Amino acid sequence: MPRKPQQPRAHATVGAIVEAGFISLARHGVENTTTRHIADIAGVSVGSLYEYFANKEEVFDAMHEHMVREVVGMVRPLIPTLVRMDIRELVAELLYRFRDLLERDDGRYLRYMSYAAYFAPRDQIEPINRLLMDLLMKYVMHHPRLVRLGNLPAMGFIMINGGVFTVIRYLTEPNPTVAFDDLVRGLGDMVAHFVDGELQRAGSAD
Amino acid sequence: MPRKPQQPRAHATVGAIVEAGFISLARHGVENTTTRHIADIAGVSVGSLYEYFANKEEVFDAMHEHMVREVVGMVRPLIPTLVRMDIRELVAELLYRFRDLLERDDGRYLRYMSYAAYFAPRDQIEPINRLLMDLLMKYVMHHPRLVRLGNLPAMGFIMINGGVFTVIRYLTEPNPTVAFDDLVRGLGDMVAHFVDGELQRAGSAD
DNA sequence: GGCATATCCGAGTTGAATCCGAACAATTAG
DNA sequence: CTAATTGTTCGGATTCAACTCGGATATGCC
Repeated sequence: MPRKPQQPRAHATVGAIVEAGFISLARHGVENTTTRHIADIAGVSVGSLYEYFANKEEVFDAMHEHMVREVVGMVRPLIPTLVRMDIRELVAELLYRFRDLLERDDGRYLRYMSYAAYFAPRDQIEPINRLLMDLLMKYVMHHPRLVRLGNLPAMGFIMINGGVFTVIRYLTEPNPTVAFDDLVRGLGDMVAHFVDGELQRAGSAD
Repeated sequence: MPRKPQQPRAHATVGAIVEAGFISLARHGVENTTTRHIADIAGVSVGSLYEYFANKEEVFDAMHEHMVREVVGMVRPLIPTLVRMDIRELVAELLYRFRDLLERDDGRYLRYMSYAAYFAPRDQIEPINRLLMDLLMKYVMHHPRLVRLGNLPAMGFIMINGGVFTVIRYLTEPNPTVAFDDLVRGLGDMVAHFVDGELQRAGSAD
């Protein structure tokens, strides 16, 4: 039964362990990330690690939470601005920011992200999905013509998942054959043309 | 150093181990899939497993190869037919077949795929990517108006990765909020509208 | 300072991955 | 057909990483 850190010293230990988790993962990959590695990098003993985490899995969970908080913290304040943008700009802004976040600290988060989908249970990714779905809904509200779009849940699912995974996969590609700019432009065009096409279809169906 | 099976009995053993891998994975998840489990399900001893596979990883590699062969074997013969279809039909046909394959044998392949999609080294997924890129190119050839589309590599990357991951993610969702039919229709619309939009843009730029 | 509590430590235990040498089966030479 | 050789299987022994535990050290409060 892991304990809650109470003194500042203990909080620092927990923080160091989580950070060490990212570092070890980026350095050795998941397979070769042992509790001993993590403890060593964090500068504490294995015993201390198990003082605050029931098992290795929980360290990953904590890393995940950290990452989610980071992403949400980045996107949420942008929402009011994003909502007023042209749809292509929105896609671009979001994707460039997302890339920058993932590539920070030598791709520490990116490396984790490419494993997370497998490790992390659904409900841990959920906050990000909800956030993006929320953004989508707010965007539609601010652009009344979009209210006519049908089946937003399905389209949201496609755009969010398709977008996120495509970018993660692109960034982990060792030597990409296309430029990131082209990818971003492509995704923007995709969404924009979809919207235009659907609106046209809805309009002619009146 | 693992050996190559030579006698039919040994081939059967190897086959049983690979199949047992899928079964164990579907039953217990990756975490709890041990070599002992796999050997037990296959009806052989651990020793035999290590006779043909250097380590557990290699069992997974073999499963991967099996899966890729399965997918390629399904898609390749369809290409001549797909290439003549309307683009929405093509997307639908491909996705329904893909789903059926993944859900065969109680989702044996799906379970593996959701693990492999993130973990498998690039070069192991490559054949599927190449196959789909090939399909895309052939499709463009058969529909000359599409030749005007710009930046096919980037769009191919988006459509292939976005499509595949979206579907895998959808199928592993415990209780999806949208119907698979809607997802398929959405993806079809996405691609179709994109094509129309781009052609329109290219046309007006003449 | 002295007590209570929080934190840290690392050798020891446990179990899964992997190795290995003997037993068993198939194939081949004579 | 028998013996020798080569292929196959087996399961106990070994190794290494996850995790535990009892004691040592640090912190905060009186």
